[in-house]
Amino acid sequence: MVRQRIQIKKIDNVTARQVTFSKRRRGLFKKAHELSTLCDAEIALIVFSATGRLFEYASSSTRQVIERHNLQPQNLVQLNQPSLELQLENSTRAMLSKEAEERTLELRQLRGEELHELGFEELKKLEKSLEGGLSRVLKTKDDRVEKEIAALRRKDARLMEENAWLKQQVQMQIVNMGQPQEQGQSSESITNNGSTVAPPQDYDSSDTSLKLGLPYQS
Amino acid sequence: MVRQRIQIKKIDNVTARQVTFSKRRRGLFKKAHELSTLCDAEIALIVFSATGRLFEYASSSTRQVIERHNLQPQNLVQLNQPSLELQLENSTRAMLSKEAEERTLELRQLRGEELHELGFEELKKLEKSLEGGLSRVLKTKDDRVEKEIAALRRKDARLMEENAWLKQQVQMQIVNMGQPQEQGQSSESITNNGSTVAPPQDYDSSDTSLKLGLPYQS
DNA sequence: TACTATTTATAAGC
DNA sequence: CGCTTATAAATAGTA
Repeated sequence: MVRQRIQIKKIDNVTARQVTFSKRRRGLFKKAHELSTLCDAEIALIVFSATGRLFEYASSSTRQVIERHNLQPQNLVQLNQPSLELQLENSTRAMLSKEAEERTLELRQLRGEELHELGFEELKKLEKSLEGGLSRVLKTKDDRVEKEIAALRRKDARLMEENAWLKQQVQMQIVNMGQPQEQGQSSESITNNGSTVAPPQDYDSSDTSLKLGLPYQS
Repeated sequence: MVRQRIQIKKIDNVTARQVTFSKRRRGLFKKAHELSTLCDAEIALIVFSATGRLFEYASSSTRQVIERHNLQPQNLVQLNQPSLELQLENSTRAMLSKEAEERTLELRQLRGEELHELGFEELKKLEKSLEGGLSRVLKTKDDRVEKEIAALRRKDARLMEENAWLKQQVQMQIVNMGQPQEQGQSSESITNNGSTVAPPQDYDSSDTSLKLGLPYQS
């Protein structure tokens, strides 16, 4: 539903954006398919997510539709004499280089390095972006720390319990030693003695080792 | 649909088919545009009607999206293995595209968007980088503000000075008016009168107008 | 084209 | 991811 009308502008919240992307992408593909079926149209739909993942739909095949698209007069690549592929390669490479350059500049600006040509409004935007990124990074870091601490606390509690139990066992052992062992009972089986304490759980069945920043933890 | 549900199969009636094609095509393009805007996706949509007419939508440009589509590993045109140059081009392109991808990820992480696979140490590094960038951006912004304020103050001071001088002139004029002008002295030359105050400088020889973020100030 | 009666799509919440 | 629900948007049939 739409519990509420939304504005058609970039969704800020990352999670919400991904969810919306999935839903609307499916809806869009469905509509494309319906149009091609109902009206006998040939359709290709190419979608790159913000993360760079490719999704595509084609009534026949994407390649085929692209070929047909290339045949259109206005798209007729006026490439003839010089190796057609080479020209394509060149333009592709140029595009990639340009993209890479733009991203490099963006990165440098986010690092505060290439600010001289920015206007005040752009600086404010940069600042906001950095603050947003920083707060999300901090939150992620904090979440991770809290999770690890909680895990350590749990392990700690279990160890203390085990410890207490072991102490008790040792106590009992000492008491037993006071009188001679009558049946050559092995020390291993002593934990099955008349103790009223339950045996310890398997402490290491869940992995509670410190995961913080150890690059290749299991 | 609507007055009645319809089946998703080719519409027999030609007129109805054309009408539906128009309506649904518009709807589809709108949805494609919304998806690209909302979710920051790059989209190309190519539609050939049953009559062979081409309709297309692209968030950037169809050509660009097709190029990007061609870059996808699975679509890497395995055009003839010959041509040594082409192979070189391919590897170059692969490198460039890998670089671009890495930078994209870096950018997204700086925006706090793709943090899940980062370790604690990497998060700390990111945080530091963001703090550094933020502080530099803030400093740049502050510097600019201070500079502008200083410029305004200077201009302000000069204006006050001019103001005072003008007031003085007016005073003198009033005084002069008290007695008849003896030599038909023009009002223009009055500033060369016996005043002890220096004439004002040309205030606008240096541009001290507010530059802060006003996109198109004169 | 314009108008609705309906069907679909989907935002928000779990 | 998938389900639910209430509401916005798309649209089939009609004029």
